[in-house]
Amino acid sequence: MKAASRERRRNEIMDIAVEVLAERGYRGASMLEIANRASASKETLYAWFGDKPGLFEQVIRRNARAVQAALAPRLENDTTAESVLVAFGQALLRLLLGEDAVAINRAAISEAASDSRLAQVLASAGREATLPDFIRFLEGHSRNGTWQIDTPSEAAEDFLGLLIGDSQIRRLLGLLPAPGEAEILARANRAAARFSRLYAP
Amino acid sequence: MKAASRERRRNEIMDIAVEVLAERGYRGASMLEIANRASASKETLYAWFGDKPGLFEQVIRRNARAVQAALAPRLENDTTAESVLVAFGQALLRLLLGEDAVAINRAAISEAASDSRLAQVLASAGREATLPDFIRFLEGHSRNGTWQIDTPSEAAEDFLGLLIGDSQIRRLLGLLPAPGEAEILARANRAAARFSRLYAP
DNA sequence: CATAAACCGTACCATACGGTACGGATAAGA
DNA sequence: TCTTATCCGTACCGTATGGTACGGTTTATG
Repeated sequence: MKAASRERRRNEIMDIAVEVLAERGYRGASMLEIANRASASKETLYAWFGDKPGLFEQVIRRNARAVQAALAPRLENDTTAESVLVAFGQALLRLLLGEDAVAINRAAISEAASDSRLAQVLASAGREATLPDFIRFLEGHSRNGTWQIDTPSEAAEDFLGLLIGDSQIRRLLGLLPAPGEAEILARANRAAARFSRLYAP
Repeated sequence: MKAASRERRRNEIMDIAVEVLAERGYRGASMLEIANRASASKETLYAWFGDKPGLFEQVIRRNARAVQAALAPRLENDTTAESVLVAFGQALLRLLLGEDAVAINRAAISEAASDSRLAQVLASAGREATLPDFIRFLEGHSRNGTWQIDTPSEAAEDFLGLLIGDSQIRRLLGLLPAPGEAEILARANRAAARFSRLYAP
């Protein structure tokens, strides 16, 4: 009964770490404030997570697992290729433009100049874990003739570019609010339609 | 003879500010180090730029002017529409993925959580200054039949998405080096080709 | 050449943060 | 109920930063 409780506590603390991160940014998120809000002690934070980068590395890994779990199922082909594309696009936009991902990406970017540790973790647990699945999905539909694709990796980039555009950057800059469900659907639909036109046989 | 000299000195200091920014990130770029490298005194920095955000606000404005000056001429139609698109794309990629812009965008993103002042300046002097020109360019070629475009603003986003993809984010995360001229040309060509296919009459 | 302004180098102050140490409370286990 | 390990709250230390003050020196101006 103890391991489960510790795991819950760990998650509580990481939830609060993301919360503080979103409010104050990476440098501004002090270990003291995280400890206080979590009714934990600094010593516990350091005992469990090593140091400040260590804490946020764990936060990033946990987030990446959630992303992977939300995206992978969307790529299982049970309906139209284009509808899978739309569903995948929606899920990706929801995650990428949501508060947590924005806070995490801001943190990784903030530190990238002097230390790319967080960025490395973000990339290897995020993009590099999901993109191959998506590319395989495109390859499948290239072989079966849905689309005519020469280089699936480039096609994947095209779709992501059409889907996301510069909304992620503007979101990171704090110039856009988190999009509503309607806007997400519209963007995903548009991107899928453009993609289908681009790679029509 | 004094005004010109002061202006040169100002630019020297801002050059060094960008340099330090690129090495240490926004929080890590201390006013002391900037002053020391510039053989200036902290007091002069504060006298000229107000405070730390003020200094980097000036840096951003200067960079935005350079960007605008580099991009606007590309849109003057003297050759093929597609070749203008390629040239514009090349120039944009060079600027957006270059060291200075990366450092500046990182800074604005770092502070966005707690203070969007830098981001506001970056947006209003950057994107909002150049995008309208590009949209007008697309409108012109929509009227004259080169492309069939319903909503020029969306078409502009499509081109930028195809052009940039996720390379800007990966660059900000420190996962990609600055691209060489060959790669820039290739990306611009690809994006222009895709765009032409997408909006062919 | 003399005078005044601008600027450099240094010292200084208050503040905040990361990280460590320690005593007391609390909850699990025998 | 007693014991032991865990965790909370607080205090503490060294360091670094933004911002200000000031004497001395260089540079422009008359």
